[in-house]
Amino acid sequence: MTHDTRRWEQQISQAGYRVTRQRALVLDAVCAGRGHTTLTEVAGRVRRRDRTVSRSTVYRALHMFVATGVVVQADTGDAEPYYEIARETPHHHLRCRDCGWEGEITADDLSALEETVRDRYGFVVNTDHLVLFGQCAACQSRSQS
Amino acid sequence: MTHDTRRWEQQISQAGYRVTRQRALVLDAVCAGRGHTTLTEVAGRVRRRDRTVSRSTVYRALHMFVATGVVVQADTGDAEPYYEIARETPHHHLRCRDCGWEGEITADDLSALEETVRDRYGFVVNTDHLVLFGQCAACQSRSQS
DNA sequence: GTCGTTGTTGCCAATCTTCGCAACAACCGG
DNA sequence: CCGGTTGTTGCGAAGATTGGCAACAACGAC
Repeated sequence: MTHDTRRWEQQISQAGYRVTRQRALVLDAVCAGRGHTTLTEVAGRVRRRDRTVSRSTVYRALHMFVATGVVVQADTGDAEPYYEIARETPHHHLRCRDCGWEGEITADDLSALEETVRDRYGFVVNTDHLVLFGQCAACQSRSQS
Repeated sequence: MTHDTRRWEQQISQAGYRVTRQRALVLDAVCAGRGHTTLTEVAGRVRRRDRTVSRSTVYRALHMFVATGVVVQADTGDAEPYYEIARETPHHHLRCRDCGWEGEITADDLSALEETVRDRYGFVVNTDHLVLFGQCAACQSRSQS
C-alpha cells in the first residue's frame, strides 16, 4: 500500500467527489504497480478483484484522480501513459530513446529552469511528472564505439 | 507553406519511407494550422481537398512524420495533442493551467537543466517540444488580489 | 438509523484509433 | 520507358475510449 487511505478520501471529497468502493479498488490497483502502471494493468487488477466493475468506471475514476492530484499521469508520447500515486515531493522522469531505460530526477533539478522561465517570461512553472527523452550513459558509450 | 518540399521528401525517403500524394496532403494540412494543429483539423483539411483519402491514412502519415522528425508532437495531457512542422531550432511550450494561455520558450532556456542532468545522471537530454504547465503572469496578479 | 439529495455506476451506443489484407503505386534497375 | 519488388492505401473489422441515461449508493440532515 503506497497510499494513505485517509488522505485521498479527504482529498477527493473536498473537491466535491464521493468516496466509493469502485474508486478504492482503482486506487489500490494503481498502487499495486510498483512505481508506475498503465491503464490496461489497472483495469486488469480491478477486474480480478471485482468483475462487476465496468470498464468505463475505471476510465472515469482514473481521470478524476488525476484531476484531483491524487494520481499523477506521465505521457511518454510513444507509449501508453503511466499512472502513479502522487508523492509528497514531485519528481520527473528520464527515458532513453535507444534502450528504453528509465530514471528519475528530483524537482530540485528543475529549479534552475523554473527560475529562468519566471525571470524571462513571468511564468510560474508548476509541472509535475515531466518526461525528458534522451540517451542514457550506457547507450552513449555504446554508440561512440 | 511552412515546410520545404525537398527537405521532407529527402528526410522520409532516407528513412526508408516513400513519398506519396497522400502524405503530401497531410503535411500541407499540418502547415495550414498556424503554428500548431490537432489531428481532427488535419483530417478535416485533407478530406476537403481529397475525400478519397481514408482516415487511417491520416493517422498513419502523422505517426510516420513524427517518427522521422518532420513533424513534432506535443502532448498537453489534458487536451488533444498538437502537431506542428519541426523547425530548425527546437522550442518548447508554456501553458497556463488557469486561462489556457500559451507561450513559447527557446531551447536555450533548457540548457541549464540539460547540464544539470548530464552532470548528475550522465543522461543527455534530447527532448523537443516539452510542455510546461503553470500560471501565466496575468493569472498570478489576478489570483493575488 | 432513516430519508432525501445528488453524484456515481453499469450498460449500451456512438465515436475514435488501430489492425489485417488485397489492390495499388512509388522507386529502382535495366 | 518498362517491369518487378516492396512499401502504402483504402476498406472493413476489431479494439479502445467516451457519452447518455436510468437505477443505485454516498453522505449530510434529522
